Amino acid sequence: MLKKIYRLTKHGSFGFVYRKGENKASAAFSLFYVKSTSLKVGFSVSNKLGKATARNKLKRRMRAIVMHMMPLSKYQIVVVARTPAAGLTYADMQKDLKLLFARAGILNEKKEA
RNA sequence: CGAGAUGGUCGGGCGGUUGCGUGCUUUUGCACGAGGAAAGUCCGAGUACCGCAGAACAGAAUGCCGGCUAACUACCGGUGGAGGCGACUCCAAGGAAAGUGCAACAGAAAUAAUCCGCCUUGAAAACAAGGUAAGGGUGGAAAGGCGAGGUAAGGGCUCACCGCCGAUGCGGCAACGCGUCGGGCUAUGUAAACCCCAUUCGGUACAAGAUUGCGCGGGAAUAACGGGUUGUUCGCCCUCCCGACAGUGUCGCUUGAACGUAUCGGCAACGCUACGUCUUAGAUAGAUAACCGCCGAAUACAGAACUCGGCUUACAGACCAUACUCGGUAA
RNA sequence: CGAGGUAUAGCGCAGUUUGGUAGCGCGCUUGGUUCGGGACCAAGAGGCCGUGAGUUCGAAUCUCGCUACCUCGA
Repeated sequence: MLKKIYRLTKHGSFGFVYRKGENKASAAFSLFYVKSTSLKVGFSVSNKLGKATARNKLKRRMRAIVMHMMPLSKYQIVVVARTPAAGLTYADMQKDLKLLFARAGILNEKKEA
């Protein structure tokens, strides 16, 4: 689980990333990211994906996956779950998200480090 | 043995590695960390702020009786009605002689009556006048029901039983029940149609609201002194007061009409007393995850957001209780 | 967290106030008209009125509970 300091918390920050950030997407997730002085990750799961229990589970898994990829470049990142994400297994989600982060170039520092 | 009825409980447990939130230590570490519905937001309160001399109208809600409760439309017990062979279950259950509205189609007629029929009279028949609601037919509903007497034919016209209305006796706190006497009986249904009667209700909801600092807006003071900014001047900031609440931080935020056990009172809901429990979730883009082992049927519905009391809805599977009910078989 | 609205034929909507027959436009099918098509004319099909109960003789309509979608306030 990500510590609090690595999380994106303010509503305005989400808006900032949506407006200014670049955008990559797969079938299950969308990724918004913008370069920053510190690493902040936020997660967004819409009401349409299910009831509270399902949404919470999805968020927990997303956080766990990002935590395991942890040494990342300094970006402000928002991960948005799309409708097909509700049906994925943990392993599928992990594969999908890794690919997405690699395409965005955020994983690079891990290879150097 | 099978089929039921009612009430209730659980709804995972143990362990390992890597992680998250809160509290305590402030390095390590230790403790605790979603539900029976946390849900829907349908009722009732606490609490906060606003409003308010007092009262009434309007509007809304409730509606057999008694109890219980902080309060309630909840809950408990009873009465009456409906359903079931039964255990038992269900019921928004006041008033239709205060008034208004509505009752399609069918039917002669729908709150008002003679279409057919029956009977009498005129003149046997056709036909006409009159009597008649027992029979036919329509309808959810047709002027109390049913049987007997009576009658020209009929009709509470008269009588028995049942129902209704009024009076009254007994039992019950009461709803109501069981009787007695009288009236022959005049007015169908609908109030989850308007309405009448009785009772209750000020509004907004913790994103309420409180508050320190920062920030914001306005003003004061100084053109005096000091400090900062630039080499200097001007300007700006540092000072003080007031305001507004949109941002941020803190509080509100978890010990409460609390829960558990036992005695006593009560048919029960519930209450009294005693003992015990409490860091035992208090987050704020919002904490329970990932991987695995064992037990194993562990698979459902589902995630706290100020807090309680209820209601409603969703739900795999497992289990318990009863001098419970019905049927079958055996003794 | 709180407040409201909508659901009727393939599509868009009436009807709900005041309960008894479910209708309009477009589309669809068949026939006519035309040399043929369109337009036009005539006829027809297509609805358990979102869902489950209740009140009533009778419910799309009244009452209550669910479901889905939409809007608004903070």
